[in-house]
Amino acid sequence: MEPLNVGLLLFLPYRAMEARVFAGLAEAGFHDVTPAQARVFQRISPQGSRLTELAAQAGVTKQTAGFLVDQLERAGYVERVPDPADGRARLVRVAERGARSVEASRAIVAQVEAEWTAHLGEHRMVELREILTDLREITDPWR
Amino acid sequence: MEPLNVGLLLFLPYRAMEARVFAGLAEAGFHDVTPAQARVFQRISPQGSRLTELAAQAGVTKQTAGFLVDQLERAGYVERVPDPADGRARLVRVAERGARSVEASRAIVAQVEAEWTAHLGEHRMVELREILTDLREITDPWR
DNA sequence: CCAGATGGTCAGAGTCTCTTACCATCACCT
DNA sequence: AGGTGATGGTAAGAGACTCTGACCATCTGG
Repeated sequence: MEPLNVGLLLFLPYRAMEARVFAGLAEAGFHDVTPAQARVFQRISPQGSRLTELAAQAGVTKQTAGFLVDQLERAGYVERVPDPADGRARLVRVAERGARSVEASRAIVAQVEAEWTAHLGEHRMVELREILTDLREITDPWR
Repeated sequence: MEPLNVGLLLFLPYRAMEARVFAGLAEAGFHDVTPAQARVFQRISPQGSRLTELAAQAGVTKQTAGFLVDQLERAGYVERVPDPADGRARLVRVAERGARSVEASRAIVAQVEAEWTAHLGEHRMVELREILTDLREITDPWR
């Protein structure tokens, strides 16, 4: 039995986590959010982010990011406000409903992480996080 | 600075690996393969796999899997043969061009893993693989 | 003030994925 | 044998996601 490549080994738990979060969000009343929207939403900074920032970090074009932010805005998860520092730009900010969904997903993530910790043991879970954080330095173009 | 959730930490290197593999495949002459096709292709077993198996393991419906296998077949990456054990089923097998693309991607994966090992150190790279393999037990429904 | 860079939108197309519905074959039971 | 439900697979249609190309408005630096 050949060992799986690390890419697939990373993907499997990622997908499991994502599935759990979306199932939990739907259960909590957030039925309309999609994975693609969430991948953009997740990267909105507390002060608000520009569309091009979100696009770069989510790894999509600015048109795609705009498309997804439009949907998030219509559904009440985010709002757009003018950027005081640049007349061309607008800042995408988490709106009230978005903040509630963040709370809900935070709880689900904590639950799943607890299950993983129970399986791996405290020590290896910490180690996993450390290694992944370290790996981020060479796999995440945005710091 | 709040720590990123483990889901995102898993996703970042996964995406980086995927991007490298597709860039390398394109460079090696395999321009037409898409990520969605690859996620199905990757799960074809050496003896051939049924469509429903591929669908389940890739986490898509059988219609989607069929759609992707059609494309892979037209492009010469896979072939379908009757399943001798079941008249309803056909086995999807890696065809000659598919085998060559596997070789190409194996080389790219090895290269990326070598870079990760250089960054993390041998020990942590081994550890990462072990932890992820262990985690697979509770995050991969297909063993 | 001008030229190029940057933030963003519009239009159109291609890809991916799902739901619903359906057909053929198989396994099992009587 | 015959029938019933499960399983392998396909068809049609719609929605979601993403891209390329073209464009406009504003900013920045000379």
